[in-house]
Amino acid sequence: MTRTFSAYFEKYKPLSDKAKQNIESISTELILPKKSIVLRQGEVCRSVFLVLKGLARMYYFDDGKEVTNLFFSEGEVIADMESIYSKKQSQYNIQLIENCTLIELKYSKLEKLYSLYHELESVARLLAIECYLEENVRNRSYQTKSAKERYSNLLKNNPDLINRVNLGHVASFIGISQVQLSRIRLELSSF
Amino acid sequence: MTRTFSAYFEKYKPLSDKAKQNIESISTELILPKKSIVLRQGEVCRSVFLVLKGLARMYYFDDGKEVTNLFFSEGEVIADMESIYSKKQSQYNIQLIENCTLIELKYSKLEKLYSLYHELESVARLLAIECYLEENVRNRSYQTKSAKERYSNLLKNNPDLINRVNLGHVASFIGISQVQLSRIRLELSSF
DNA sequence: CGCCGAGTTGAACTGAATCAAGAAACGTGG
DNA sequence: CCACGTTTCTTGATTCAGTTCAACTCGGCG
Repeated sequence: MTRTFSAYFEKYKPLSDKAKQNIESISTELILPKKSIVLRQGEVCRSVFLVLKGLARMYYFDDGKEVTNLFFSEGEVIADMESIYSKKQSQYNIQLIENCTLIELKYSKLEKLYSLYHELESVARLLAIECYLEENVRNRSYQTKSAKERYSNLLKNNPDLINRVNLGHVASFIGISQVQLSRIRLELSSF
Repeated sequence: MTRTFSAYFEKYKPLSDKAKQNIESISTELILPKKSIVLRQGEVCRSVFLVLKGLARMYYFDDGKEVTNLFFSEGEVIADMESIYSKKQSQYNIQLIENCTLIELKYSKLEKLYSLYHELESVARLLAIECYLEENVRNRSYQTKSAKERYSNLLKNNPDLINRVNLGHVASFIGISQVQLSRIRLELSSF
């Protein structure tokens, strides 16, 4: 399991010892209870958080309803890339679904390291590409798959998520109503 | 309009003269007739192409049917990022919809420049983020918008596309049937 | 002239949303 | 540890959006 940002980054490319030391020196661990809001709509996202333990979700409001955009579980990094990148107010809320242990990195500090350590910027590029590809897969599934297929895929790729998150969040995540997801789940379980 | 890769990259960050020279020295212009295939499913994507003139589409087959994933018009860069990044066989075809003038850059050469010029790698990071954000917007529109709204948005953001591309391609791009798009278009035009 | 691909239109059908009501699970305070 | 209120989940009935299939129109082209 990924316990530090250095380790997280090094999954993509080795970093110099200096870079790693520098990253660790600006990391701070924090423990937060479930329901904590780590980013509020209207704020600018200024930190990224590596999840050591627990689960979070990012959501927005559409027509008064909460729509979950992303989940963040162990080994993943919580952030609103759009707000971080543009330095504009976030459209999203990020809330912890479970009690969490996180490692916080102030983005302003991380960004400085990008110019200091070329290899770190390189890792950041690869990370962005991976994010892009993931969104891409999701888009393809919207283009061609039914709700049932989208749910099956989620089950396959992320089997534990379903037990940790309530139905409504999963439903909006795959773009269907909670009622419909309940029926789909029934249908899939019945054999 | 963006006429060179240097100019394309410099929209994000200034590059050193050396880097620009180097980029230009590995760029080659090419003129190709409509219907040319610049990437075939099963090949590894080895080049990126800046579109100076014309239009291209990326598509794949789902259940025997063509599904268009992306369009590339003037000032944009044609590539299958997934295949380039993973160096695996592409799942996509990329075909020119119009006669095109392109600038080709062999990715293997470009990649070497990334390590040579830090600022170029930095630009590549920003580019990847922008791609990600774009896909993100698209995903949100699938989560919460009806087919009609998705089409209206496309019209608003890309008004000329509709006149340059046939209905079926646009329909699959926004994830609906061609028949349905025809009806939506009727409905929207009738006032 | 006849063909072909692209677009339109109609009819029947299906997947999914909505509304509403009830059941189950969950959390909190006493 | 129980009782209560709240949230989450299920289920049924109805409506609506979108698909599919098929027939037809239209414009361009060999």
